Amino acid sequence: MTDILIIEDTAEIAETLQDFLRRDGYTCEIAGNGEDGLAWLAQHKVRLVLLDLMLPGVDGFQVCNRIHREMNLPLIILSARIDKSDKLDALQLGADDYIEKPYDIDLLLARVRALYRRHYDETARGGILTEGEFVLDSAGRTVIHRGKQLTLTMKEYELLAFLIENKGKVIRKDILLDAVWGRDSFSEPSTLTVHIKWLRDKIEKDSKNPKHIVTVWGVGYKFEV
Amino acid sequence: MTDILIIEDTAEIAETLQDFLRRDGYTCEIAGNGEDGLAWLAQHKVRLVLLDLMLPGVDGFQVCNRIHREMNLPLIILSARIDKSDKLDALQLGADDYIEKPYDIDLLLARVRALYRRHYDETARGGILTEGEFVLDSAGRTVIHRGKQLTLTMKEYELLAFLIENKGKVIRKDILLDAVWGRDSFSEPSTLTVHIKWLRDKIEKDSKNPKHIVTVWGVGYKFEV
DNA sequence: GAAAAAGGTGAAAGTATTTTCAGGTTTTTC
DNA sequence: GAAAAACCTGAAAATACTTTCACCTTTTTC
Repeated sequence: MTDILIIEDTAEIAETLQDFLRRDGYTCEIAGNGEDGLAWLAQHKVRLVLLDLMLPGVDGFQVCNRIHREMNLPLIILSARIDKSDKLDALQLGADDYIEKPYDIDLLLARVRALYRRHYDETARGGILTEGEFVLDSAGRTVIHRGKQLTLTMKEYELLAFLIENKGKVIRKDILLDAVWGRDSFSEPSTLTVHIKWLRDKIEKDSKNPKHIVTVWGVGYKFEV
Repeated sequence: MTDILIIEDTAEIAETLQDFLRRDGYTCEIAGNGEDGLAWLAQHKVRLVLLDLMLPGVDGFQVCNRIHREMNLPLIILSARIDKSDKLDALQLGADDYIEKPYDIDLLLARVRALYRRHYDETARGGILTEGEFVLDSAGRTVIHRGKQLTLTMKEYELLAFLIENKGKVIRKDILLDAVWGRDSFSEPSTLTVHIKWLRDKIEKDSKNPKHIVTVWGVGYKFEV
């Protein structure tokens, strides 16, 4: 059983990725092209795939589609292509997430953790994410906190969900903006600050002394149970 | 392999349920109490559980919790209890949905289909639901239709998702109101009509002649691919 | 085929959400 | 411990979403 298979032709990039993923606690294998990747998948159990779309040989989209149809694995696409329709194609062919190159390694790690958790964490299923005193229900954009139901707005919900999916890890502010507002939004950093405030007002007992959404000076925020 | 296990002490109710579920194409077993239910689950493969909270013997919440923790099965709670905190408890203990008695059988069938599909349909995973030319991404409340990305509002998204999860079946208007707006909202029927219109304006090529969201006179609407 | 019922449309009013900004506070740096 | 940087707060403006309503069109009923 390998946690993550990286399908990427540039050895240097693949090895850097492998290095960071291992430091984050995942076991990791590399396949240098689509054929090797599919071959490895046919013979070994793997839990999540990182796939570079621009591969020599077999078309990346085809690999994506086969991984989805034949193994139904959580799959993140990495790609330098700027064409926006590629993202849509990738999602349609079975990818769960799409990260544009050049990507920030912290962003990638945060996304991997979020996707991994959504699939394998026993506390997360059917759109319901449980963490400590929190139960997030994505269907109704509600949070149950200590038996009390709160209604969050869309942005608040996504912010909280992303922080919880990366609980215990500090998430940089630009990565949060990226994850919740999208890479090409031009939101002010203050927008994030304000939403963090709304969230704290809703979920912290004493929002002046937050226990869950903790500020990490100069970096970003961290969720603690 | 049984599709659905009904854990319900009133034989009459259980049999009626079984009857309707079978007509809807699911194989179905009945357990008359929590112990029997857990025993059956320990020995047979089951894909979804319908559980009455008010059982003789073992507490319904405990059964709920064990089914979640030990088998991690999709689980719908049926209950006559009106206490709102019960719903929250049930979700926290691992239920995926909660239906209040007295329930409408069509509502129940629609919810079962939606939950079943979310878990087992190969075209639905990781918050991404694929159906024909449609790719719904619940994370961003977006729909990709013929390669074009549309942004839906929350109500539009939920309406479309529920219709697609029940594709091919006519869904009554009151059940749609129930599913999207909640049982105890007092929305006018016209609210639904208007949202159907917004949706059609977004996803239909010719919204005067809808091909996907079809009106079924006197009943409700049906999604067709 | 007229009347009744059901559904569709467009606009307006009411809410809610999101963003921005100015000024305040806390933390870090030197 | 003063200055700078980072962060927080509250209010206002802008935007988006939801609901309702009056009137119109289509379908069904008799």
